[in-house]
Amino acid sequence: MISTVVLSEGQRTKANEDKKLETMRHSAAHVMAEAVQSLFPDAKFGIGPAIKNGFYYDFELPRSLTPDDLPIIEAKMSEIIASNIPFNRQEVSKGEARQILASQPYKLELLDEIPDEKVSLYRQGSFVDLCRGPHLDSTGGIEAFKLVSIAGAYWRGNEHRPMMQRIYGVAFASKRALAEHLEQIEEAAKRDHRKLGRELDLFSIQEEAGPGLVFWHPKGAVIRRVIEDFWKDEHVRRGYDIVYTPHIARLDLWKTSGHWEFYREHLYSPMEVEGQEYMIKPMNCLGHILIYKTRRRSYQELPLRYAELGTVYRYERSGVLFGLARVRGFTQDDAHIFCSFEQLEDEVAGVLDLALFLTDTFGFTNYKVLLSTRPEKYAGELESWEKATEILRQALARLRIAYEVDPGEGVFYGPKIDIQFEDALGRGWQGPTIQVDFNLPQRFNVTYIGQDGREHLVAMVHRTVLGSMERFLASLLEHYGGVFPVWLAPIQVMIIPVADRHLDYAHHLESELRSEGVRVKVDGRSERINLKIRQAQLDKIPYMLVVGDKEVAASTVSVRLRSGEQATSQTLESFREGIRLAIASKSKGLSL
RNA sequence: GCCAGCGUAGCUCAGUGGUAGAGCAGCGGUUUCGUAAACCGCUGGUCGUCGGUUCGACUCCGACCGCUGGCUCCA
Repeated sequence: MISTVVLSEGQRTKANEDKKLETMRHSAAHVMAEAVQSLFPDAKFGIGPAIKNGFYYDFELPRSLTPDDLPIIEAKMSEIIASNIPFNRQEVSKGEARQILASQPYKLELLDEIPDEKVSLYRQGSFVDLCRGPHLDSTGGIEAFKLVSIAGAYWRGNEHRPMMQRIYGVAFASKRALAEHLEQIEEAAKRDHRKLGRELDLFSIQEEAGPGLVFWHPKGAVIRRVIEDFWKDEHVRRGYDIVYTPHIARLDLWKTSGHWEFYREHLYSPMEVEGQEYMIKPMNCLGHILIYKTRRRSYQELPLRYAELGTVYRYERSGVLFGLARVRGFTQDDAHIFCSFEQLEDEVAGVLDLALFLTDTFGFTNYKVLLSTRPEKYAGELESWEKATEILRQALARLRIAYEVDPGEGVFYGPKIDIQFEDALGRGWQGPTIQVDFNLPQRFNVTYIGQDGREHLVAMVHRTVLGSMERFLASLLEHYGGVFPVWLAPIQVMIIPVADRHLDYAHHLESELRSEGVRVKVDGRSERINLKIRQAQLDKIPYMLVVGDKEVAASTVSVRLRSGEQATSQTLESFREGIRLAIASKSKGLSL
């Protein structure tokens, strides 16, 4: 989409600064390359672009780098920066460039792919690079940088090409900005869902059981149950039917669907049952199709929306597993909508509305909406692809949702809309997804009888509005840093008796609140209240009720909020009503 | 799967070619206490697994398993 954008003065300045920063980061990559070249004269160079917050450069070196190499390279870079060497641009013919870069096979490969006859080289000191530029005037312009990590990276992102060594660095316009960035990273690490999951006793993944398989502990399970209950209610309200389908089914089903053919590498091996091959499901769609197909469907029944919290198992390569965000067994908040082509736009809009409603209710604010279009390998007619993609666009436009187009990233069976959440470190994880499917209705002959009395293929939409329970919990945890709003908190109230003689009263309060559906516990240990309060704080429990002689005498509770806010004295009735409201309204605050 | 790093008590971490330590947690006791850590004591580890080198390995080497950071992948 091309549009003319008029920038304000402020935006222009900002854009200008971003550009400068990017140039500086790119120049830092060249300086790093020079430093590496001085340490490894035989180094072969790949590419070295500026990226978010910094830069990287890919090298082929005679030995593996270790973290100990980074300070050495940094020191060399600092020397180069201190000597303030100019960056010289030089335009040459491709032939000349070939001679100059004769010892650099990767550069020659890049050179071959440049259509122009003239190319530009950049030189600083002893280092020459094929590069479009621009660069700083000289190396002294690099203000603040730090090399942060080493990683393997396939040449040109292709796993069949050699693996190079990539060094990542960060660079900023000032030492202060760099320090702030590094501090931010440290802060983000504290919100890591893997760390919080252990500290708050929400879940575990155990080597004994196998990687990528999640154990939901009682407290994590509470959060999940609350989410699931809310999810079910909201779906029923919006005209979905909740269904359940088996976890294994005959392999033939997945042969018919095409998964066996197209999705093999993610499937677990079939198992044999009485001479028949069965497979554990990687997806829920077939179950829903089978329910749909148990009888003839009339156009009058459509749309049919089958929803299921369906647990699926997919083989993921060991290197890609990541906490709860990328696992081998997970529960999708799945649904499949069977409708006519005419109903498609309304249905997609309905799903978008639901997805954004949930996203908003859970408090997410930073997410990205992506429209993925037709990939190179695709099923179905070109024309239906275009129509469907247009329908997705229309639905997005109708709800005034800003989105980016991700060209060619659609699924082989249809275009899709994805919503991506960011984790604490800014990595994007796909949550909700809405996918139009041209493939399965054909393969399974999923039809309805139209008004014209004829059989028509249904339009099918696969969709999740949270993604999976596992990944969604990960996102929630990082979003809230473990400090869940009251309605989601595993324990909502901790009652803290001052001394043993207040235990009876504490248990009385407990049963009063519990009968109201509040998740409440009494910390009845013979410990000081300082300790109990500290532990309740660390557990991020929203409300602490301290009860001692005064409270027993007056039939009140002393309410302390986890925010550390001053304790207030309230009657039980008033506290109970307050927390009831906070829970029912899914309030993000703690006020009573 | 690939590249690199890491793996010591439930958690956070120290440690050395001569046979393992702290804090927290846990357990026992004392304390009955007013809004973020009372006190005393005790328990706890085949140092990820399996092999090798060595008189001797937690330490050195190799393989495997797992985790972490990336790459690839993610319908």
